[in-house]
Amino acid sequence: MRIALVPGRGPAGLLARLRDDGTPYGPPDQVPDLAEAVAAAERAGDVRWVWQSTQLLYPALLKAAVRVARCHDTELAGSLLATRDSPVRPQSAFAAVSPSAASRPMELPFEPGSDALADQRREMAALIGTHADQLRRISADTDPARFGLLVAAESAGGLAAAEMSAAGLPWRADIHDRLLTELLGPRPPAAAGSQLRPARLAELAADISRALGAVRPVNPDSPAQLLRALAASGIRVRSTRSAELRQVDHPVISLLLQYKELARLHAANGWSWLDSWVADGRFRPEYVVGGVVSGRWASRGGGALQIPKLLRKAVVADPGWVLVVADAAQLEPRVLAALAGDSAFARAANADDLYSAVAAAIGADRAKAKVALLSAMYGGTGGDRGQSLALLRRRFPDASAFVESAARAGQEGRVVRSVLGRACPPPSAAWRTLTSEAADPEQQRDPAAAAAARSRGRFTRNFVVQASAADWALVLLALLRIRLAAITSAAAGGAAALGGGAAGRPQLVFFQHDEVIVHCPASLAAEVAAAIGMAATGATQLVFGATAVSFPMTIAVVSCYADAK
DNA sequence: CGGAGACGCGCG
DNA sequence: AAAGCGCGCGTCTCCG
Repeated sequence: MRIALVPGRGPAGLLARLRDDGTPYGPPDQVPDLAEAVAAAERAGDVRWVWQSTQLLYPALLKAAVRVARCHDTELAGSLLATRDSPVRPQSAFAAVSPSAASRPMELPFEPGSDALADQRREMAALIGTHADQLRRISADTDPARFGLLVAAESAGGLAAAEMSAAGLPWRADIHDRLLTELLGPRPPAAAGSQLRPARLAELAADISRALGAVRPVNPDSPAQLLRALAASGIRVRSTRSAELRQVDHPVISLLLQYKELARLHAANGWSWLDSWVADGRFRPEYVVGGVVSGRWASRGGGALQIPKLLRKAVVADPGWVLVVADAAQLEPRVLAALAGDSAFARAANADDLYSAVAAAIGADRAKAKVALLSAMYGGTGGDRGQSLALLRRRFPDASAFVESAARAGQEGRVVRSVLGRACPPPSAAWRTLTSEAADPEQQRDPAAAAAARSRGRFTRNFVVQASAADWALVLLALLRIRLAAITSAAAGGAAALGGGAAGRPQLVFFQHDEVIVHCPASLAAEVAAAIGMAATGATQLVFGATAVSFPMTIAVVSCYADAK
């Protein structure tokens, strides 16, 4: 059963029950308390809520302790459809499919004097129209079942993201502060201004200036200044990147590398980060579902997906609780094996360590095999990896052909799609102009055009793998959410006994591309770990069908995130 | 003064 | 050890 939902003023709102094709059974019902009505419908049975934006609507429901099982988010679905249907080559014989009027975002014209209820009714009509149109466009896909799964999983991801933001990642500010103090020195007084360097950084900066024999203090935070000072000491580097500095033999280098590492910690995850992002023992980032073109999530504020490994020491479960940390081992090469249906590669992928198996197959050491494999997926060239790449091509012809074909499509300006049908963006007008000139024999050697074509080839080559891995991880997350909710109800008696509504409930608290963290009472850890395993199996089945490739999860039950690995 | 872009580096 | 792909974000620097 689908129910369309439009919020009103205050707690009220409109609900409209929909048929399977998205048409309403009748005029919408006005309900005085939306959260209550949603909770009642969830209790009564299987509902898929149809609404414009989980990100806007769901946090208020969560605040009222109302969770929903499923939804169709028309913004997320619309964005998937818009990319799929974007015209690729207007000059081609194929007519570009343009999104129909009904699928445009709902922006209602301002009408002076219109009352709130009339606005809501218009909004409901637009929502119902958009949704029905999206259902039609999904069913018109070349693979409606898979694309429909993607839309459902994306919507489920929206729910999971809101729930994770609400729950928050357990974060011990005291541990974080102690780490900072150990590494940087005491926190500089706020009154002195935020420009003041912590003691350890100030020492290092002074040591650096001295080691460079500089007359005036060198600011290591300024690449231009540092580059000049290095040149004055006879150190010739093109940039001040750590990687490049490491090649240089000079006493200043180790000081600079230490400075950079600590300065980065201070700037990105120092005391001001702690003040801004951690409250009540929780780090609550905002996830942006589908924020990356490949379908990976992005985050807004707090750099949630770039937390340095060092700070995992501050992520500690509540007393009596544990963190179940799970990550998909070597996900992307396994995804490639499944995508390409490469039986030799699938055999390698069934080993515990895929890279060792690949190394054995091509007669190289593990490190070389890993580099060659990453190069094949990322489009790396040059260096001494040509030989290993050639061996890969011979041993795993189907997997090689798969990524090569994706790269060719990209270079030719075509669009590629993930296993569930997420489309990559079409080339920009500027790219088409540039590369079509290159097709002209006169201009064929235009290096900029050739570089642009190769660059897009690398992008699409990687897209098919990264986006399909994101599909798999998203489906896993969607399945895990549902399974965790079942554990919740089973444990509800115990939770009620403790007198807390959510007291004993396992909570998804982190998701980072191929890794999830569940925070749960220690007694439920085994059940949660089993749920993760089943979600992974289910995701493999739904996304890849009957594949020979296995997708093992590494699962650790720990009280501190730093102990998982 | 704020915006834009380069740089650099954290994560997968 | 780094590179080939994808991001967010802080600092510096230039520009209007």
